Amino acid sequence: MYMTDAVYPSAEFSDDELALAFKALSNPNRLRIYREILRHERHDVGPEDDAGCLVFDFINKLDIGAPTVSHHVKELVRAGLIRVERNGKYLSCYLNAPMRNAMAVLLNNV
Amino acid sequence: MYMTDAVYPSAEFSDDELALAFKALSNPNRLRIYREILRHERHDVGPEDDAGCLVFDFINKLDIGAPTVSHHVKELVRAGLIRVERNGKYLSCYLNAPMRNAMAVLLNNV
DNA sequence: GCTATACTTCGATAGCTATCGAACTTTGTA
DNA sequence: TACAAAGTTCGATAGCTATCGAAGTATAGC
Repeated sequence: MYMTDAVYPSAEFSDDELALAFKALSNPNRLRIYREILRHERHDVGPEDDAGCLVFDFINKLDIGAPTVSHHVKELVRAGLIRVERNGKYLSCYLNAPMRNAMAVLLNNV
Repeated sequence: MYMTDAVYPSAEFSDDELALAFKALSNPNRLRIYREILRHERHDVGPEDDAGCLVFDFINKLDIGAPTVSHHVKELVRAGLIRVERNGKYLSCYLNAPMRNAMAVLLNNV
């Protein structure tokens, strides 16, 4: 479908890569982190005043320790679901759209 | 705390239930089985002549043994992703739409 | 009833993973 | 410089899981 190609840039991922992405969402705490990043992306804040979605907040709001949060964030990065950027003292998380699109396409159709 | 409670839309399934569904797709062979069931559903065959998507085919086409396929199908059922129905000698797999929708909504937005 | 087919169950195992506390590094600030 | 805050790395562990072969069950057809 031509519309699908327009909306979803043709990012091809293998079964193994997609399975890795789904695996990254298979832990409830990691899923919460990812949803929060998604939610943050939607309420698109201007790039100037947007500090991104902070690892700091995950550490303080989830009922797990900092080492575990650090591990989860790295897993999300490794799976290609998000990317991470240092802003001074804090670490910001940003959505990696192609992988999100690939998963959505898989579930929605195509 | 916003990250641990169900403040999100699509409250149809909990974080734990959704994480379980994603976990079910975290194995490449299980992902292949699910994609095949999705694909079968799309080419909507008439309910009369449709035998469904057969476990038999998974056993023959994937490079894993019958016990492992059986295990994978059960995991997909347990995760609420598919349901299963016996048709004489064969076992047919059918998509469970609500869970597919919940995952799609999570990824697409809303 | 007998046989073949289509799974399923069992028991085992190698490998992975979520989590922790302790110790470390990096950055901002006084 | 010194201190605190933010995050990482390390080492350990309990628990899970993908896979197998062997044996068991259910169904169809003869």
